[in-house]
Amino acid sequence: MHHSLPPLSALRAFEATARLGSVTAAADELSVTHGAVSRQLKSLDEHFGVALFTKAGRGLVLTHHGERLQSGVGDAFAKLRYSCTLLKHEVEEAPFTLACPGSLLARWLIPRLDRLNQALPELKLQVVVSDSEQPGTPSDASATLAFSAPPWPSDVEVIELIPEEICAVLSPRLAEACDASHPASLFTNKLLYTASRPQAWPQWAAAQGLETAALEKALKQVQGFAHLYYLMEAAVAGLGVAIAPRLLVEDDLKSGRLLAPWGSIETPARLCLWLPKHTNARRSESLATWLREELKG
Amino acid sequence: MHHSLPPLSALRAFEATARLGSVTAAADELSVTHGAVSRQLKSLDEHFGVALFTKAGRGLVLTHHGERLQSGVGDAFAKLRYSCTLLKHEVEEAPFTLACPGSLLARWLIPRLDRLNQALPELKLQVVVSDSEQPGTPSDASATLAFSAPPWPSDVEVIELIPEEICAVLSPRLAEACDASHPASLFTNKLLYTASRPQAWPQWAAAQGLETAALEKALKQVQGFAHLYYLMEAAVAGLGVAIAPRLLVEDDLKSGRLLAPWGSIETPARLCLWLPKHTNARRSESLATWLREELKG
DNA sequence: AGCACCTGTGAGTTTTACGCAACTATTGAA
DNA sequence: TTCAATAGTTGCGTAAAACTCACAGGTGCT
Repeated sequence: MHHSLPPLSALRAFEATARLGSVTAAADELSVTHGAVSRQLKSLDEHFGVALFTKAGRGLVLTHHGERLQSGVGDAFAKLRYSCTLLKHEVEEAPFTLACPGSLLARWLIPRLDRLNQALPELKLQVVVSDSEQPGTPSDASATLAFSAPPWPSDVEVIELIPEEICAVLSPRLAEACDASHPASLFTNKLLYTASRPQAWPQWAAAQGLETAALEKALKQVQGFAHLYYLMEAAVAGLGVAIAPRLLVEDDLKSGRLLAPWGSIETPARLCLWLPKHTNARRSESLATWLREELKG
Repeated sequence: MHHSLPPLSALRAFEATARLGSVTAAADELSVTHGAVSRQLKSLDEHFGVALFTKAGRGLVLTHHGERLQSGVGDAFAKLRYSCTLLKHEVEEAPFTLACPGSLLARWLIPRLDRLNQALPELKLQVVVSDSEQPGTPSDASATLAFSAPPWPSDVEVIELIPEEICAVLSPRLAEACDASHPASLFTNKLLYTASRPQAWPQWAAAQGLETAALEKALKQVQGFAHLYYLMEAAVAGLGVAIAPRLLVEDDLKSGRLLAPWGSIETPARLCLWLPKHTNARRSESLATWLREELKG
């Protein structure tokens, strides 16, 4: 089999010209000048060694050979167009499912979901709760939004959005009894934590320059929660002091339901968008762009 | 319908890679480097926004989307290849019929037909006699070889090969009675002519600087023939003096069967290859090249 | 570990296609 | 007949696409 196909761009020009019956019309469809199409047709004539079109008055008509060629090439291009548009639709019409831990979902994403859908309607976004806080497990989601610290596994692509900031938060009533200039004063309260973030309190204490001993003593009076979401609800309810990602308590701080008297500190973790291999890169990219923009404001 | 096809060269690279299961093999088939194919595949990934291939060990395998695309695109390219090779075969396998007046055919072309067929076997040459000496009538032949003088009609392409030379020829026996230095001496013989070339004798006489009166007198003793071929046979047989294209009597002059004591003169006519519109340009070109080469020697 | 084999990528180069504009040819109307 | 309008062709300079080369990185076999 000698697969010596003619130049494909010439074939495309031929197909369009034959179908539309005019060089100018074909050029219009292909978004080029009629001169460009004319050249392609000439090159095809030379390839086959025969004229495919012949002049008929002001326009062109197919020769015998041209008709024979068009009968097959027209079908082939129709199939090509069909297959490509089909795949494109499959890719673009499929809903984009974004997985997300419950806390992040409830406290940050859901309040912004309406605007996100309006900004990127072509995503047909669907959100699902990812049960584990760590997005390592490959799910059937198109992407996973979560906080996590490097290093990341190599079999997924990770788009970093912003550094994680954490802060110690508590209800205004509890805050009255504390001294904002002395971080250690919060140790008079019960320390709230979640199993998924055992390193949160030591991290915070170290960043504040507190002695390990003071922390260890305080850790005797703690309350654990299964999920970050419950932890924050508990903090709002005044059960104690919690360490929370600043992003998730931003709204509560603004409304005054929570206070963060000792500021916030950056951690090695990042808010990331995890992409399984072979996911739709363009849609993920547009989502990431929107998220970055949203996080900036 | 938005016909936004991806770049066709990228589709071709995809099709070949999917069919052969390897970038390197596809590159080999397409006569490019594997790097070139790799780029094309990447551009296609970006066009659709999804990966079409995924790495599997040392090679690649199609993703789900890739398979869907290949099922249609493979067929489309197969059809494209089929249609193009079909047309090419139609064009190249069809016998090339060369029309030619009987005299030229018998006295010049047929003796060279073997070598011509050996030199250009792909022409699958067939020769036919064109009944009229003038090739003006459009026949179903691929080309017509004949002597003719400009101007030529505009609806056919005419390739000029060599100027026509004519000479007065007669048998050696008749020549004895003539004086080579006095052209008028031939008028003692019977003048042979054909209806298709009524201007031959006046032309010759004028070129030799003979008086019109002498010619007119001689023209009273003439013998006509329907075809140039018979005319020349008659000259060989010693029936009289004939005007013949030098090309057609070359062999007879060499063998001594005919003499041309008064040399030859050029006429406005040319030996031409007439091509109807839309004939196979490449094959006609190769035939013309061979003819020119042959006429030179 | 070493080697053979396969694919991906950055840099520079060649090839191709294109736009522009001028030219030819045909048609239909003034 | 002349004139304007429509269509296709072509020379020339430029812009973009595709390619080669060389190297990097990964995989599987011995």
